[in-house]
Amino acid sequence: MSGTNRRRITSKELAKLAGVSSATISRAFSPDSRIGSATRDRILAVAREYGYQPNAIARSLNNQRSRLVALVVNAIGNPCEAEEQQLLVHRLQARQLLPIILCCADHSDRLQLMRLASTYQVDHVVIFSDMVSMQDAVDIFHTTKPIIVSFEPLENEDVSNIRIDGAAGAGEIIDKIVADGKRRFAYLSGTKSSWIDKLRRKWFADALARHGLAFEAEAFGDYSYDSGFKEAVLLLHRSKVDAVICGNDVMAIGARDAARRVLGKNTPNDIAIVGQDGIAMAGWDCNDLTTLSLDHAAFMDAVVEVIERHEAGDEGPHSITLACTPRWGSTA
Amino acid sequence: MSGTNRRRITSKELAKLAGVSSATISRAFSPDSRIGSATRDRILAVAREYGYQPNAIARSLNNQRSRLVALVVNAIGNPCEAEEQQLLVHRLQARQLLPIILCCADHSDRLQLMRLASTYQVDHVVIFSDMVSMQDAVDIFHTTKPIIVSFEPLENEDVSNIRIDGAAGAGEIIDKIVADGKRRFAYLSGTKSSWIDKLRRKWFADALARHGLAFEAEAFGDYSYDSGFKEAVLLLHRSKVDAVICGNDVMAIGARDAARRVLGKNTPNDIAIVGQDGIAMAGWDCNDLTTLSLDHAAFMDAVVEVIERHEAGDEGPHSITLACTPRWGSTA
DNA sequence: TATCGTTGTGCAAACGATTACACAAACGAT
DNA sequence: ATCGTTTGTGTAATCGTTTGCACAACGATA
Repeated sequence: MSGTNRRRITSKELAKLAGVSSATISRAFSPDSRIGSATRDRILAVAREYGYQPNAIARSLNNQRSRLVALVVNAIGNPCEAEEQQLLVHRLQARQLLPIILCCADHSDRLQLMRLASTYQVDHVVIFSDMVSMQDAVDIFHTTKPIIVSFEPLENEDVSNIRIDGAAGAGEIIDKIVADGKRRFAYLSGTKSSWIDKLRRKWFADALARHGLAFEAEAFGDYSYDSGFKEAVLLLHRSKVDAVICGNDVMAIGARDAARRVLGKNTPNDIAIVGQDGIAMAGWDCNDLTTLSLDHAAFMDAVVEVIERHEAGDEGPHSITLACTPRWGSTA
Repeated sequence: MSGTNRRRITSKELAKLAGVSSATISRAFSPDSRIGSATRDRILAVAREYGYQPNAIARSLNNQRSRLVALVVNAIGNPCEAEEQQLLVHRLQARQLLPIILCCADHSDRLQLMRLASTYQVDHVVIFSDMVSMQDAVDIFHTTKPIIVSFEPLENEDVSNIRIDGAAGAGEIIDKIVADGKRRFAYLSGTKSSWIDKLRRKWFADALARHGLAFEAEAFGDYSYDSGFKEAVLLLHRSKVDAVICGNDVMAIGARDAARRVLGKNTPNDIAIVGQDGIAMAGWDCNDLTTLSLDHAAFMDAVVEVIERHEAGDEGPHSITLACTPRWGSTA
């Protein structure tokens, strides 16, 4: 209520005002500590009056616990990541944990950024980016066991992680497309050097192999609509494929647009197009994408579960695997 | 390099290892402080060897500057906000400022969350949500002058802010639609109680008034695709409008889909549909939306400029206004 | 009434940095 | 050789909490 008071009042000052010691102030704000309930009520009243709140920085220094969580991500603007991050941020906040977002395109900047965040003594680190090697993560956050949310093969078995298995779902999708008469498949990758992308491709390649088929063409984009569009144009000009599996939903939408607009081919009759992620947009009427979809809420529940186990002192490593399921749309 | 060492080494310990005092350690890490360059080099070498980095929490406590920035947003998942946040996060990180995201749907939770963040002594607060009253922001962050990025009329003149003016752009868009022969307009609001939404509506209403026209119908959604779709269906069933101005791009896409799918009306001949924001998706071939667009990069540049002035000690208040310009698509 | 928990509070030492002040050494100028 | 200045380093206080320890007051028990 102090309006535009510049400086924040400290526990020592509040102690003087309430006629107690600063230790007692502290106890008034700690749920289970020996303090008379009358004293606590009085202190809380005075605190409210003067707008006092314990300084979390000082508290963190003393406690050795900051209640900060670093989230290392590739991009916020990408819908899939944005949807997941939104879910995770809500779950963290409900637990009084504050998320610090580390978002960086460039590799060396990213490491710098991770080092910076590690100096803030974050309690947890969640790494969504497979652009970060596990070893770097462990080195930089050596006091905080990170949680890796990605698909890199674990060369370091001491790190908690959450993985996704889309083999079965990819199989279902390929079965249907083959049943629909398509035989000539292309894979439109999200990135050239990503483990996630290689793994996702393998799910589909294995499914194709069971039909005695293989990818006839490949292209690489960057998970963006524009790259999906552009690479699809090139791809469809140079090879006569009738089915394109894309690295994510946004690229699939780009590829669908390219096929329709530039090549005059419509889904699913002329060409089948498949996305991956299962973002909300995939279900919009204008897209209605067939996609290998992940339950993002369950995914983030898993992340939080690992965090809670770490908080409880059980540092694992914990490993959770979630399955992807097809979302059937009109593009394949 | 210490691998999986549990505890982090402190400056005092490093001091012992390097044969200096902890004050000297501190000086080695402060760019312009009196220290022999030989000593500094030696300390930095030893520090690297033992993986020492100054503890930012302790540093913040002493400095009274945390280099944390609170970002209060409505949603991360919404593409417009996600795109802006991405740009802002990059700009902050380039200045060694770490963003803490506060994202909350519920109002009382949001205030709680802001109070929590304020205990972390954030250096700056950027409020993107017009669901937060300016007075609440000022009360909660009374030691940190917040920056309001929204459109609420400023009853408190002491707050820096960035505003958007779309009056001219809305005029251009309305002029064109009227020139195309449309006369019956509807406004599909983003939210019922939002200042931003009222202001945006006014830009278009004023432009219509100059043609002697007014909105014939109104509906309220929640900025989501689904609400755009659903409200458009209801709206177009109960009134024969031939142009719909939407609160944002995502709703416009929903309305366009509804018109096409449910009513069988196509843009722009049967009906004109206009969005607002100018998100990347508006430019995708499948959407190609006519929209009142904002230069998000310039917008975030403005935010950062105000932050830099605050950092330089000039707390203003500063006020920057940016104009919106039309993006011409095939929907209107 | 003497004794023994229990309860509530204060004192003071952490937590890990930064920085004003003091001081010694080194240096240049006279 | 002496003085003044600059340079580099250490000492100790500080930032705002939390918490182990000590202790007084209190009611319950024997």
